[in-house]
Amino acid sequence: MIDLAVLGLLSESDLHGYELKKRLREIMGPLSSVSFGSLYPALARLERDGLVEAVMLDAVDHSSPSIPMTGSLSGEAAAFRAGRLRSVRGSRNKKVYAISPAGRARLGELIADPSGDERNFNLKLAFCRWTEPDVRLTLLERRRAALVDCLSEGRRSIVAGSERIDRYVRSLMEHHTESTERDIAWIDRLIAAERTTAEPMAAEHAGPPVESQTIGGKP
Amino acid sequence: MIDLAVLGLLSESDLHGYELKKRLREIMGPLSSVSFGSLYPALARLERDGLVEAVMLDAVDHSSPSIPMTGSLSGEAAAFRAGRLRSVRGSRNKKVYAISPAGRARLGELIADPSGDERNFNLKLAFCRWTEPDVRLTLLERRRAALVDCLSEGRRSIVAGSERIDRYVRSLMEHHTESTERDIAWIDRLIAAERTTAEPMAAEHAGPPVESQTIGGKP
DNA sequence: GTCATCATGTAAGCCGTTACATGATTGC
DNA sequence: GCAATCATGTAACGGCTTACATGATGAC
Repeated sequence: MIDLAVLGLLSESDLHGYELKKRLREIMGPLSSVSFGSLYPALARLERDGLVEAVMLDAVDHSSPSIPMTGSLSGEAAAFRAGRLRSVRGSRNKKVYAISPAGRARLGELIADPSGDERNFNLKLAFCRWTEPDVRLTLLERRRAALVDCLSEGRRSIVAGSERIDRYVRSLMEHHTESTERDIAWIDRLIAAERTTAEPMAAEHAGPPVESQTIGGKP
Repeated sequence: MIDLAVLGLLSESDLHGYELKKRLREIMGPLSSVSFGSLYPALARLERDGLVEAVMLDAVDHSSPSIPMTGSLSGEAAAFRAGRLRSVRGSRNKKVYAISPAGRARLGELIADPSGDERNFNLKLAFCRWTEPDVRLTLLERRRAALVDCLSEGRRSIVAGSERIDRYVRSLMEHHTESTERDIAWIDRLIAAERTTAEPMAAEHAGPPVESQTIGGKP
């Protein structure tokens, strides 16, 4: 999960740990954000595995400002090498990470991997622009199916426990049901957008669209 | 968290582990439910701490069908002792748990405790009928405040990252914002219901209602 | 000069999951 | 008799949080 988040953010720009954490809060919300205690070890592990590369920025000899280097660094690190950015705020002792080709491949795997959906869907969606269109569609449809399941199970629970449940539980369940319906509608909009964006030629080997399966208004 | 769920469910009726797990799925949804691997140890711990009491039902000598016993057991166990329920489905080797007075007190503490809101709000709400009305109101208002925070932080993120974020992240953030607005409206309905239910006399020492703080339609 | 923020890490421990092990009961 | 479900547990392991430890920089 943390790998997904880190690789996804580094796909867009090179970042150091502290900034990474701020971005993490932005996209994951204050709740369910990660702490430094897990972020830094994760970065170390990703570096060890060759999925990210780190450049230490400290009191640098910024001689030769235009080295091509390995070519995999861009964004902040490149800007730094180019001579800009040094005064932005204490550019000492910051370890700027960049995603490697292997890291990009891993990100693709993580987004395509169906296990750990549910928990990580939001993150996968946030970074799905780095995957192929068909992976995106699959992700969205898998999510839709899960939500439909969740919805019907929720309704079943309300019926099954109708005598037992008090007004608080009832309100909770009803609210949850409505939220899930809205989530499904949202996913449907994303799916529709995805289909119109994709080249129409690819439509034939994508199979017929899922049965429209009305999710219904308030019962 | 698991303590909260277990004590809450046992407040309503005596249950054995397996049934407890099913109820857990009902109220917490299929996602974020607990597994046997954590449920059974938790039950053992709660029993050790005197928060629940267990009655083993196995191939029983059900002599003397009307013992008063300790008096703390009710529901399924009582029904069993009364001679009903034995044929409902293999009543052998089931360990039926009942909440103790200490357990009820602990449940009250867990619901009132502000830490671990966010993660456990739904569970707290589900079982808040076992607490005092003022605890319920405090819980709801704490939640409302958290959601308002979340909302404003979300909006700030959208503005702050407006250039950086792609359409997937944008859609995610907008959907999240809308969901949060709906959550707040829902909480407001619960708060309103709570206030009208509470005896009007108590209104004076509850302080003035929170500033109405419009959460706004689509910006 | 001191405080808030930026910045990076380590260590202990909680909480929960997965996988394993076992056995009774019911329906076919 | 065999599979599915009911029912209870244990053991290993993983991921993330909390708390701790450290130090630079910038604002006032």
